[in-house]
Amino acid sequence: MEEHKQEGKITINDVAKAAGVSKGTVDRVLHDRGEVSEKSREKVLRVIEELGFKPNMYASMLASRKHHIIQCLIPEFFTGEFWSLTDKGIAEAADLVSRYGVEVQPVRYDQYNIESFQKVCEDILQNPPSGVIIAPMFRAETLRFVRELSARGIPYIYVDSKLEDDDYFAYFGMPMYQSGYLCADILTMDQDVKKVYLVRIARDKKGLSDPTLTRRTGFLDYMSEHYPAATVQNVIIDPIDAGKIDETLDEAFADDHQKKYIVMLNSRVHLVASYLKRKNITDCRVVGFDVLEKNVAALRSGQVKYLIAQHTDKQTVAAVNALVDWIILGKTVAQKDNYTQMDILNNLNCDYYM
Amino acid sequence: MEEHKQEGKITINDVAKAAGVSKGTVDRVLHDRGEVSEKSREKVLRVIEELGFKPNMYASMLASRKHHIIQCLIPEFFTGEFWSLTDKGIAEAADLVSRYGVEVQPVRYDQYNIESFQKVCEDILQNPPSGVIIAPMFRAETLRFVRELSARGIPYIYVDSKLEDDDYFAYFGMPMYQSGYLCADILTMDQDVKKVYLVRIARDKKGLSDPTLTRRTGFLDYMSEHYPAATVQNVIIDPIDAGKIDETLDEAFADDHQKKYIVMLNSRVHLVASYLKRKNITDCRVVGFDVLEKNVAALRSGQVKYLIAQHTDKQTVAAVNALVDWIILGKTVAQKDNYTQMDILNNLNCDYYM
DNA sequence: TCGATTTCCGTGTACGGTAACGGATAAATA
DNA sequence: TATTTATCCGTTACCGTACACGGAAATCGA
Repeated sequence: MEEHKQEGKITINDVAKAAGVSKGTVDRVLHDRGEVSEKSREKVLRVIEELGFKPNMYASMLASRKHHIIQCLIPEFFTGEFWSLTDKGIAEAADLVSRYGVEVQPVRYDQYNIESFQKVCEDILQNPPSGVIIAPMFRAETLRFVRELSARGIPYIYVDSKLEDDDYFAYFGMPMYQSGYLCADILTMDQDVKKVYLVRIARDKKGLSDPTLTRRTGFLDYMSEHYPAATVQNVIIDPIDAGKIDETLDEAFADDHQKKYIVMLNSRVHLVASYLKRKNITDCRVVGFDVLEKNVAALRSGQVKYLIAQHTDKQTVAAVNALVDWIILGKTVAQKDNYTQMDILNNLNCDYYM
Repeated sequence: MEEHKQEGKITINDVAKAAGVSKGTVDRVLHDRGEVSEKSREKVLRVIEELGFKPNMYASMLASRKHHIIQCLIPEFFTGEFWSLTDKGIAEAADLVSRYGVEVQPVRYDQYNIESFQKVCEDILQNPPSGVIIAPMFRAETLRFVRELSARGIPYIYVDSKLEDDDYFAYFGMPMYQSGYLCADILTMDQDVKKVYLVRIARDKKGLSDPTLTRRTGFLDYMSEHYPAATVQNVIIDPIDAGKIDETLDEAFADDHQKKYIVMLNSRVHLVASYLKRKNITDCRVVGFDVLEKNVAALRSGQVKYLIAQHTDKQTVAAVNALVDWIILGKTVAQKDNYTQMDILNNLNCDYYM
């Protein structure tokens, strides 16, 4: 492996000499630490400009020996569930930026328990990190939390979905409306569709931020634009009870002997898939979201035809990088809202997705 | 922005103390510089493992004061063509790793002129970089070149496609066979397909590496497995002459009044698209590859239904990162062959692809 | 006017590595 | 046994920046 010597690099000493001051003074100017006469200051700044001095980041990081912590606020989860991919992203990001002396910590809370969320928020504010990444679940609480962060000048990034505040440093996530629209396109696929089943889960939503609502709008818009005659039948299932799912779906499909078009707009399409498997139903086209292990398994074994997915791991990595760029290099993110790509997966390309 | 002091970080001195040697010895072990007894070596390695020592790359870069150059060998191109995305990746990677004092340089050659390729290879060997990334076009020449690189211990990574040598450091690219297979699936999409048109371009292939051959195999395998009765009609067009394209395609489609299934297995599907637009033909389903500007335009305006794409920019970034990890941190790549995902694009999700 | 501040600035050391240098010890040779 | 040679390893001088410390000069107050 060949190496090239760093050619004539300007150091802080060169600047000091050229400006007729000591490196201490140059450093004070560089960091606006005061205690420098206006005259020296100007002289130093001029010399820096003339020589094109750029501080050596390695030396700087080494000498300052600070390290930064970025905390990622995501719900607890079991292996293979939706958030595991995000979690994988956190780990990956942690590994990547550890070289910069930046630590990335996951902070988990129970998404069904608002107190647990409040608790972790408090903890974070107790000993504030350099930046926060947050997947919002509880709207009001999250807004209160980020207001605190703003007040303390701590940048935060939304991932997965974002809330209606304006102080966030950036957002990385899927365009929800369009994902619903696309989903309808994939589901119907130019075919002669008379009826689609929109399977939803019963969920007591009190103050929960539910981005899939936007997605549903996109889906329904597509349907009414392209298939105005088709009916969209809502089917509400209870995710807890498999027996009840069978009952509900049996009833919904009772009179329908045609090819069935079934869609779920959240990550739980595997529930439908396992129903279909149990009942050995094959004449249907099922589309869902997100690459949970169970969903991918259903893709492979054929119950689910397509999954629309996003690389939540990559999103997280991007979010962390954006924060690091800002915190260490003072570089702002190119664009605040980053709508990441929607991936269309079937059994042929899902193996290459990871 | 808060800062945290680096808590108990393991340094080379800690390792030295724990292993009962001097940091000089630890450094020799770290860099395989020899002059260390097997006993000390093992001891040091064990301690490193136990303590989880990770060299501070800032200190390392500062002390070693060298800078590295990575050169990327890709064909010349016009804006919007296939290689522009790769080129974008090079720029992005260059920006990312500049923090490490690593420079990334594109090196371009004329893909229709073997001498120009030989010329840049010579130039590179004249003043060898720390690593090379190469998109192989001329098989024999490339093999000769990489053999030279191997001999000099310079790691090289293939992107886009790879050749049948074994010394490459890594490969980042699409699984070509599977991409053809997937393409057929997307093209036929469960429908009653009797005939597909496989449009190809006339190309004098002498020693050219043509990865789309593998893709074609995948495509044809899918067809014979799923649509054994369907015919695949090859249509050879001349990319230079639009008038001739019209003629050829007119003739090919002359007797066919059904919905037409058309596919191109390289990035030139926009040629077919513009023919269809000129002739105002709409009853067809066209699938192609790669996100050239023209292809995406055809996707938006409807002549092309699906594009199968890969993030060649991301591939390049990954390749550069892999080299940097190796060159600077001595970290080998997790897996040698990295088959990146195949993206399915239509007019609804293509906007979010960049 | 003279000590007390305040303002400004140079010096020195630490940061965690790298690598040249030369010394000590053991092995090989005469 | 004396001497060369090879092997192994500790010492030390950096790398470029950050920042504490203390001193000199300038300003101030009475």
